[in-house]
Amino acid sequence: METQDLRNAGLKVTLPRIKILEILEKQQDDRHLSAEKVYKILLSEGEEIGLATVYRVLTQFEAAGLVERHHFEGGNSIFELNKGSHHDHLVCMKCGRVDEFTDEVIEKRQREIAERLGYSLTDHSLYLYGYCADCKSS
Amino acid sequence: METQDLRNAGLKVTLPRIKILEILEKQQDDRHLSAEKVYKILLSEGEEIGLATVYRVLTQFEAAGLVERHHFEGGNSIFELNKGSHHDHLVCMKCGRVDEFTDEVIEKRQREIAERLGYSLTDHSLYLYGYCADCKSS
DNA sequence: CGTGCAATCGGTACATTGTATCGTTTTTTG
DNA sequence: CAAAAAACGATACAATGTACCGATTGCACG
Repeated sequence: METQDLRNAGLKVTLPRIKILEILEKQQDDRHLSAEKVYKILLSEGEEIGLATVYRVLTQFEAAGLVERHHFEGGNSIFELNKGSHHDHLVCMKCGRVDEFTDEVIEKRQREIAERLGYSLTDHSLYLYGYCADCKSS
Repeated sequence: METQDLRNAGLKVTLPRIKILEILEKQQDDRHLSAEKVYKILLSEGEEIGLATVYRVLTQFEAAGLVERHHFEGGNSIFELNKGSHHDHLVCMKCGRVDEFTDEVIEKRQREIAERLGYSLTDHSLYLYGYCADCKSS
């Protein structure tokens, strides 16, 4: 139940938050949505929710750890429901498809590099850009 | 000589392009500049060059392969004179300091992952975010 | 060296993405 | 169920970058 998810995250239960969380959970094929996209889906479902609220709610979700915010090429932010496990992204430059992967070797090297240069690591982003199997051939 | 660099890149030699290239080459400590920053340096040197021109020239430089454009967290673009060799970035979230590194192990894993998922890789970006040695303690 | 044309420039209006404000509405709490 | 606190929606605003346009400049050619 979304209601409980929201309470657990320390957020009050309101209609916009429930609706937005539902939309994020409903995505099967591509779980990576822009705020604008979420807003359009809300409109298409007949919900009267402002764009400002979408941004606010997504930012709150991010702070609460429910979603992750990514900065793909092109500048605009993309939100993704947090599945718990960390992962990085492979993005197809042609069709926009996004695949996910994790690699413990890379994770480990990153930590070592940060330590060697005296940094305490808080976050990282790794994006691989290319052409997916389908787009490669065509 | 900057003049020759511009010609080699297939660009006409104009005062703004020479000045901007000079500024990029002059950076010793932090070679990562925003368009806004370049513009401010130009102003401080008494040059009458418009912000629009700075953006245009930097975009042309990117297309010509003279500079690389990065999208750090926060959304705005950062430009860096291309040294030829590939490298990734460590960014301090507090003071904005940027360190560079390369790691062949990570590079290799990336290629393997892309291949395993059927992608042909064209590009990648790896950013580590954290607090540098100076900001960590304070 | 002029000179003419194409490329480029500078200023500014505009586009896009996201944030702050504020009066109104909804949720929670007692 | 009522009052207080939080959240909402609309919109104005901020930040970053792009498009347009008349004025200027670089460069090829004589």
